[in-house]
Amino acid sequence: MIYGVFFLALKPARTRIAPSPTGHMHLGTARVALYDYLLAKKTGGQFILRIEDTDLKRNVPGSEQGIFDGLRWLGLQYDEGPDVGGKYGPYRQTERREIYSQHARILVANGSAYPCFCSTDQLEKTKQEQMKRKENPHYDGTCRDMDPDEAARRMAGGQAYTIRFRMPKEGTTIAHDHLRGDIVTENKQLNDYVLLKSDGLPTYHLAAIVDDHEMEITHVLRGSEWLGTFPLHVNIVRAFGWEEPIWIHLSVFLKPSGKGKMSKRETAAAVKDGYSIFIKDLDELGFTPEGFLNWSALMGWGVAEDDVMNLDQMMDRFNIDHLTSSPAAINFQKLDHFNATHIRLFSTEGLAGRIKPYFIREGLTVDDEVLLKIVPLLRERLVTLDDCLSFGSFFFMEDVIPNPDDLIAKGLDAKQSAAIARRMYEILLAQPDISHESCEPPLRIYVEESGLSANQVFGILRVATTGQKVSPPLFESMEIIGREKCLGRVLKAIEILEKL
RNA sequence: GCCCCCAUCGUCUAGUGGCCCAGGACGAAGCCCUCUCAAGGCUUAAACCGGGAUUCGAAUUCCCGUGGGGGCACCA
Repeated sequence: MIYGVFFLALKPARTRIAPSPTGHMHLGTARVALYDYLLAKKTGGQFILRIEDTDLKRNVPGSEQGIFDGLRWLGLQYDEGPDVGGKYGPYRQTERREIYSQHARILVANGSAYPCFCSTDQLEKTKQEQMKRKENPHYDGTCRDMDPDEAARRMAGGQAYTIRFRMPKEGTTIAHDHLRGDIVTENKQLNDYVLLKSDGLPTYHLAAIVDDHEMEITHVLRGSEWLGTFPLHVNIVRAFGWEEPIWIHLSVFLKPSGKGKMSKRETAAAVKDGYSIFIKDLDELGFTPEGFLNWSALMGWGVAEDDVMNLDQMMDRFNIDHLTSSPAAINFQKLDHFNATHIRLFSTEGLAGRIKPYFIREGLTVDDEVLLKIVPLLRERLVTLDDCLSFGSFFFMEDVIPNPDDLIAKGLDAKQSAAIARRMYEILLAQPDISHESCEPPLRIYVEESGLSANQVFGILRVATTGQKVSPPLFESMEIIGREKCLGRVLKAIEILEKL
């Protein structure tokens, strides 16, 4: 038994993320992809991207590219996929038509499926009647027992048809989910679902099952919205006589209030607050792949402690047995926390590289030497990367324009503040350089002598040199700004104060 | 309406019959540190949905409620 578990753990897993290119890639897809990636990499297996584009009407141009880009941005590089190839391709379902119709024919031949000639109008009509009679809407079975010869005749005659799965009418289906155990469903609850549409393309039910088998997927991780058709899928696998993968139905995400799923409105509201569930928005909002991944990993995966992890650490610790099945409310404050925590973990060079684009996007000219010097000052202050702007833009500006009111120290007036500024100017001028080692001690002595608080005195200097009331540590900042600029800015501040 | 899933602090979770008067993290409150803002350190408040049953013993097993979520397409 012990050995069995041991070998099971080592068996390479093949996992896949199978999104439909119908819109922007979002949190839910990213989390499944993460778990897929972790499981595959941990076991030395492969992580695959498959595009499920069989609903031609819903496909959105550009959305497939968004999936490629999103996965790469997250650092979840797939081993096989439409744009990277692989020996189980093609990886786009619309390019696999022939495979599905072949398999549909196999099911028809072995009696597990049958052609259906009912029109959508007819179907809609019976549905309405069933609802009127307060029955559950279901396919009424008109073509289920049609004579095969007649069916063949109609098909030959060019009549449009679909292929439906022949669900057992009696007994129960036991489907096993790794997290939830056996899920028992009475077969009479199940419908004769369409497998192959009249346009010749498969529905999800056929396509996913066939592809997972053909691509030798060992673990199917998907959202719990598939639980309803889970028994169907299990029946299809069995009708083919195939071995089932390990099924894992993950929990769904609830909106922050915990009541229901994220709607369009909440999604838009989140962006207004500086958050998003769309991967494409994350970079602009200042989130890092590390922070985002860590955050999303922990909604649905329980770790006892030490919850800050990078991809490698997640891989070490990941285990499908620790996945949770209850719905999780999205908590953006926690996203902030993980983002800030990972930012603090970045190296100076690493963080410099991450924040530079934000300064540039703002139209600032970035001196790399200065950038490297300010990173240690900014690091523990950033929640999102774009916070570097409010904390560090002034380092790259020729001049700062302080708000005159901000130059006046608390409890004092403009005249008094000007006098203090002048005195500080004299002290700074007398120092050999602008280093914090040279400047801080004499200014501390001055604070002592003046009977004022450090807060009051240094506050004036902060606003004068940085142009803002909140900044990284004053003396270290001044050192980076440089002697000439600092002295000039103090002089200018005195001027402003004296005019008030 | 029918079917399925889920149920521990406000939130994410640990917990697989005694180690639990329930642990961690976010958030909150307080204190310390402090030139602002942070970061950091320390501390506090905060939960086993309800009711039965099994058991010497239940957050953990079973049943019934209740609440929440998902599904009932020629969409995925």
